[in-house]
Amino acid sequence: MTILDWTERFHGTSRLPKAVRDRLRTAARIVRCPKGGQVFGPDNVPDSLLFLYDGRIRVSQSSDSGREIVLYRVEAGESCVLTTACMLAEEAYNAEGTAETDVTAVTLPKHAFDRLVSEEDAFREFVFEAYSRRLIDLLRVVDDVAFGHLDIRLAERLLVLAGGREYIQATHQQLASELGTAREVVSRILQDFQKREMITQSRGRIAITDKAALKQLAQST
Amino acid sequence: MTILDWTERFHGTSRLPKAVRDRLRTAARIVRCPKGGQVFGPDNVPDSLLFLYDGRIRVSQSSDSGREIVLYRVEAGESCVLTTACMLAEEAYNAEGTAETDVTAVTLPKHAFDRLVSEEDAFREFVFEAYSRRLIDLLRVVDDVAFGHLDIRLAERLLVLAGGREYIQATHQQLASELGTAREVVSRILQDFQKREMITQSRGRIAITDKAALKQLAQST
DNA sequence: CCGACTTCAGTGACAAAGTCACGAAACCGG
DNA sequence: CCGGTTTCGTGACTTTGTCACTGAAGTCGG
Repeated sequence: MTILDWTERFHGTSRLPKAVRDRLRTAARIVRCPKGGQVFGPDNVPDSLLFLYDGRIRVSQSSDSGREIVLYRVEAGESCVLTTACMLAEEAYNAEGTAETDVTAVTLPKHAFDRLVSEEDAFREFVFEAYSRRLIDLLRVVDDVAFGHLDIRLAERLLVLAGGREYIQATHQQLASELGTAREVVSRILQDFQKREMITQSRGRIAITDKAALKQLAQST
Repeated sequence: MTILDWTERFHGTSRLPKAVRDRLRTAARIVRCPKGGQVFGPDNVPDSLLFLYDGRIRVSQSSDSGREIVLYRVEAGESCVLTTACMLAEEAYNAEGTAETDVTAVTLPKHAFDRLVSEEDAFREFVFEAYSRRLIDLLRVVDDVAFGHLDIRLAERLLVLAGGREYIQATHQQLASELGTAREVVSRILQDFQKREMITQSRGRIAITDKAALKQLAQST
């Protein structure tokens, strides 16, 4: 599969027109990152824009005390604007991107990015929409952390992580890192869920036995 | 003072070049908002970009349960990109902007904004930098709320709000809204500060008596 | 100045969440 | 099967959030 094919398919998913595709084809470079690898982070500051072609990146922020919280996820066809932000701001930040699957991305040098933004309306729309979505995502995180109740947030997250399936492969620590809380707290709440027969637990795995009840809990404002 | 003067001075503060200034002069419109008014909010969704010429806007988010948290402040010469984000995303959001002083702003219709972004490098830089700064601001808020300790955050905020002065004109409720917590919690912590002789309190007013101690507390990671 | 009214702050009891220290159980490689 | 590692459970304690109520400090009309 050539770079051309990649950018073709990438543009297919993000619905960018041919003109943009042509520009990207000449300027873009392909980078890969194995599952579990750090795509970007405090040590690993990127100098290019990042467009995700395949895979999923988890963007999280960690505290000095070792706790962690997931900010959002970047899916295939999306751009990771946080890298841009940090690039431009040149400020210290402690957010990092982790490859949740094997990841293939298209990187675009700043000058090429500038040209595309100025010359291609569709690309510009795409970029601004990406920024907007992330801002909204972060607003949601702030709202959850500042005002949300943990049992509800955990129920929500279990349902999201399960997707269609009826189980989740994750440790209590991983769930705590999703929500920005401590493992013990997750353990307590999960035990409560178990007592109420909404889930059953085994090591590193949670089975949802009463999805309806979980949903009801998750939606109880 | 004419629109031209306003845009002149606005561009002066934000260091935009003449070409941008000319464009703005033709497309921009001046809006005002009295102190305490809502510049934007769930009910009051703007359809234009907002550039703050004079005054200060407090952007905060409120919960269903009546609590509130300040996300950041927009100072003169800055742009409020959150309005843009919400405009583009067309999603429900519960952030609102309140005029902390009498406010004068320049609004720019979307089409004019698009042209400027595509044709003027300096303006594009300005806009992207604004987005980046807000993203970073929100990262900081998330970090504080998720991992920070309230006494430290309150000490920080007291120092910031005091600026150079040795007192702060604010109720406990207002301070609680700054930090996204409850009034009672602020009252408790302030009483502690008072016992430790870092502040003295009177109704709606807090005097800092030991700035050094407050600073030390604020910096104790 | 007085009394009614509003706003602001203090308090105690309790619930929810975070921290710490420790131990038990499940898994893994040899 | 054994020793080491990871994951989970638990109790004690601290911090933070919630609720209901009290009193104190300002405001305003008369």
